[in-house]
Amino acid sequence: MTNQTAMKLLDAAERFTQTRGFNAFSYKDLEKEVGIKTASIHYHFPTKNDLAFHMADRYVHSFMDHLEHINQNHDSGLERVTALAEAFVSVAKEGKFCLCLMLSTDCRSIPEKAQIRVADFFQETEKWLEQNVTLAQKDGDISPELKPKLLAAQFIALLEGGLLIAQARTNPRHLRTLYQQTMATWKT
Amino acid sequence: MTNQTAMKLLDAAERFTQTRGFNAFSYKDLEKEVGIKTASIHYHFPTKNDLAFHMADRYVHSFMDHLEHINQNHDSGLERVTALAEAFVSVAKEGKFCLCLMLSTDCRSIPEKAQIRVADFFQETEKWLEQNVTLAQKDGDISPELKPKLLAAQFIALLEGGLLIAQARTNPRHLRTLYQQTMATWKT
DNA sequence: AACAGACTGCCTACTTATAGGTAGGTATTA
DNA sequence: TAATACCTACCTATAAGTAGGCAGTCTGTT
Repeated sequence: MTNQTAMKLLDAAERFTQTRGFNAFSYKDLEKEVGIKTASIHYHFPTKNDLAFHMADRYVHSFMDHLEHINQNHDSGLERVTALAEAFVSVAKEGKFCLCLMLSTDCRSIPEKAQIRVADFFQETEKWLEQNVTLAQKDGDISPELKPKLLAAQFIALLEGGLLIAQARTNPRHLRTLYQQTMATWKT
Repeated sequence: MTNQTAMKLLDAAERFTQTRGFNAFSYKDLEKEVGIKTASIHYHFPTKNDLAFHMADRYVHSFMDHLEHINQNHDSGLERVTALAEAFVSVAKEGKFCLCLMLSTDCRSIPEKAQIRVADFFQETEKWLEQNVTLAQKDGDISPELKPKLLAAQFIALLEGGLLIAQARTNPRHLRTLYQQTMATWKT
């Protein structure tokens, strides 16, 4: 999956899914967007299930890469967690949802292989958060009394839930306020 | 909207939306479920947009009634908040999502009237939470140092996000663990 | 009390648009 | 010369929605 056209198709599919949902766009929509006929799209992704899997797979991988990238560009745990939260804020500002949020709600209509990737996403992100909360505690940026595992589980739920509510209210700023005020309570 | 058949249709539509999403069921599905022909369904709800609005409207009203019911059956703020959280756990156990969670993600394909109801849902629930957090602080069940408004915004995001993640992991127990551990940190 | 007509709630039959997907052909490139 | 990446043309299923009919019920008038 390094093909030029296939990538454009995944880009478009991803954007449609993040704005409308997986069941709310068709191959015809991709045709208009990418500029190749629906029959040609089937050449790259024989079924929509194939598309769902490759889209989920690519998204989760690139998200994991992004987490790695954050680690390389920030040394402090608190900065890293903030960078993740800001990634969610960016998504909100673009009028999008997290892809895995969308695929979770569509779990009855996507293949199991894709569902597993979505589950991976939450597990890996939570693990990453836990590690960086622990690091921030070593730095003295987060109270040592708070449990890293719980904080991680709370924060990913806060980000996903906050993103959802921000979009429902068409107020992307809500998410930033929410996460910043939340992180402020973590300090010693 | 007190009609017998219309109520059955809304029940079915609600269940489909909470499990699959609004774009993932058709009037044909309702026909199989309720036992009247699709043409007859159009008699009750001329368009699917009408169905979306009445479904959202009824759900939000009955949810508000449920919050009122909780207030009447529990005197303590902490018990009331717990009762709300348990309502979300029930939804998770049934393999469902919150209807407003689903309609938020489908916001591009539902009428504006329905979107407004969804936004109302989050605002009203947050307001109710804030009131009961304040009450719980008066009872000495929640630390007076925590800000009720922030706690309310955090908790509704936690419930929605936690519900989503619990379903993505097909582990409904995750939500209860999460909210219980979170509430445990509120104590004085 | 009896009847006309309107209303309710359902039906069969249909339309138009779109969905996902297939068959088979063609130009370009390796 | 075979694989790649696209095309036209087509298929079948299903989507939302409409037209018009019909049995049963409710209601106002004589």
